[in-house]
Amino acid sequence: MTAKKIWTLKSIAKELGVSNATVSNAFNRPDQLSKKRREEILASCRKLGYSGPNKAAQSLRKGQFNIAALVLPDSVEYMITDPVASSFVKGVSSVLEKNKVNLLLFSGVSDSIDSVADFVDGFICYGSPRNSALIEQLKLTDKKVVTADFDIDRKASVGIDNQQAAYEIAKLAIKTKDDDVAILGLRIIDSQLTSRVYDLPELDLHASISHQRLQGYRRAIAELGVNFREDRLWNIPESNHHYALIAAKEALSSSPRPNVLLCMSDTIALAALKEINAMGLKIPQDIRVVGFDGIEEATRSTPPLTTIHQHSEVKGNKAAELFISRATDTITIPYYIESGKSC
Amino acid sequence: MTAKKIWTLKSIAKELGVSNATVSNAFNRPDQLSKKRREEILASCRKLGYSGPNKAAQSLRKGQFNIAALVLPDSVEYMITDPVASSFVKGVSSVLEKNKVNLLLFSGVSDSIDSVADFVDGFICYGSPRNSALIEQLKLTDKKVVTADFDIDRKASVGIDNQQAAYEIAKLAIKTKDDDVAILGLRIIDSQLTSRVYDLPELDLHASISHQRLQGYRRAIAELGVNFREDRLWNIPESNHHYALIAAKEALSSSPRPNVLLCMSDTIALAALKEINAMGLKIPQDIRVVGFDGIEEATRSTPPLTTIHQHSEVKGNKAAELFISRATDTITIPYYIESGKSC
DNA sequence: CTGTTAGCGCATTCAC
DNA sequence: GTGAATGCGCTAACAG
Repeated sequence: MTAKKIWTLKSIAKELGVSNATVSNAFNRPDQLSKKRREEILASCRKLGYSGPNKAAQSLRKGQFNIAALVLPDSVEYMITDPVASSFVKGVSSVLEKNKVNLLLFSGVSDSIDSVADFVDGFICYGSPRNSALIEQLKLTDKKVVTADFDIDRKASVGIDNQQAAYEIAKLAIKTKDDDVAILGLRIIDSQLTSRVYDLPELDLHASISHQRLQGYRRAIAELGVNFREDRLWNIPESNHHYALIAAKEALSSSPRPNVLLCMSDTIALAALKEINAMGLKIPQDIRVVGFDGIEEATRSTPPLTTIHQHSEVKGNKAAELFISRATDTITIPYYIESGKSC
Repeated sequence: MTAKKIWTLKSIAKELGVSNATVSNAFNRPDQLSKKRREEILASCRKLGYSGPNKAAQSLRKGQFNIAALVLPDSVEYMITDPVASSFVKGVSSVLEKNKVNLLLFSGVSDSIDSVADFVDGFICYGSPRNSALIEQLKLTDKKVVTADFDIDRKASVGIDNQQAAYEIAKLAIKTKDDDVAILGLRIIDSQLTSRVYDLPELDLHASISHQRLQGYRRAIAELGVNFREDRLWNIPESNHHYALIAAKEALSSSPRPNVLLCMSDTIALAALKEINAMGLKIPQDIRVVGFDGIEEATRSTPPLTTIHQHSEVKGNKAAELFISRATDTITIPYYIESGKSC
């Protein structure tokens, strides 16, 4: 058994008795040599087992890598099981795949984008990364940057009108001014704990989608003349069943029991539904619940969830298209209300 | 506003009045120079905005990239929303992140691994890629290869004993020899259609986890003396709700109606549950259903699903550990039966 | 259409 | 500790 020969552009050129420029052109610039010559060379290369110019060297030379880093809000492991994030990734990947750009998953808790900045063409940033230092770095980098569900000055971005959507769904959920409303919020404050929020900090967080949604809820509450008790706002650190269930139990066992639950994600709302069902309460007679996102599981729950459907996959598509086209537009994506049976 | 200076090792060395070897050593080989000198240099670099040697050039030089390609069974967009695959990715990413290795998502329908082979350290392959040409290429590559849920000769791999697991859950689901069993199979044949399977091809597919599970079911069926009708096997091309529902409807409307459904994934089983509930049948009195995988949603269904819990995330951990350690072991991961209420 | 050459940015070796 | 030299594998410009 002989060791497999590892060819390089230079060695294969010598083997074929042509100049290395010719081999390079055969692979990269068809117009630079006759069709016949090119076919011959490519055929010989294939026969010898040379699959083309080394991609790493090519990238170093050209400064183009065909890799997009997808910056997730949190560590990869926390995000990948979130159906909303998954849909977004799906949308991104489908467009990137078509354009032969590879997808690198990048954690939002990384120290610095420097660890990858030298070998990616740019960043697609889904939500505000937990490590806010990354945001500053993204502002400064010369690489392409596209953001989704948040903004960086003068960079391309996609998103929905969170405030308006939250407003609309709240108007649907709240029926009278005597309703007792509780809000199960997502990443309202920078805390890893599930807890009530008594004081909202006046941070940059104002730009976050959670705060926009909160403003939307508040607008509806004010407009309907409901008396919203400020101790009726919960913070849930991650959109997962575990944390959501804790908050839901706390809210549902508070007294008097709220009869309207505004949830900032479907995952949260589904946890609430489960708890409400377990308590033997009737939805929507005893208590009304609305979600946000429009994940698939929400159409299969009992009862099906009334929620904002926000086309996460399309959002991903658009983000990737902006990335590919190097445009710097701000795209607002439409949403619709998924009318379930939960309110 | 002045353009930001882009430093290179060489230019920064000149600026600092030291040799470029010294700068390189300051970043990469602390033992090669005094601590004091090193700190000085690093501090100056930080001040000037040089964040260290260019990663792309470093990689080309060293032949090490700190990127692992995760080869998915199908296109990225099809897989990312599958909760089982997501858990696996989660497990992989958590270990890679700790080792500062980046994760590149690679489609199982790509033409060739050549498009990335030159700039990754190797491949973690989750399930058999739809494009089987990739398997041949993976056999030949000099890069690291770890497989999960299938085998490539003499490469590292992780998985569970699918046959035994399927056998055990089938034994649980089938109560008497007069039971009428239907199997909702996953990727049993190479077809994009949801349909009955009348003839099983004798392909390499024998090595696939689906065929191992099928053998496990068959062993239980034979042992219990059940008369299994060969037209009671369905193929579902992807583990998603849509396809699964089609198969479930077909199976449940066949006559006589089966009273035991062996499902090769939880997603399939959940679709079946939904249909059964919609038909007004009682589980497990009228019909018993078992799944496979142990996804979280299966614990929240009505009724909770009886299934094989297979620690997908741990599987991902192990795969990544094999990758990092360059070991070539075959690891078999334990599973357990999640006793729900569906059988 | 072909061959030569100078880098892309770096790591490593070797003599000093 | 230094500085020069070589090469990782390739592309693009240029002269022929």
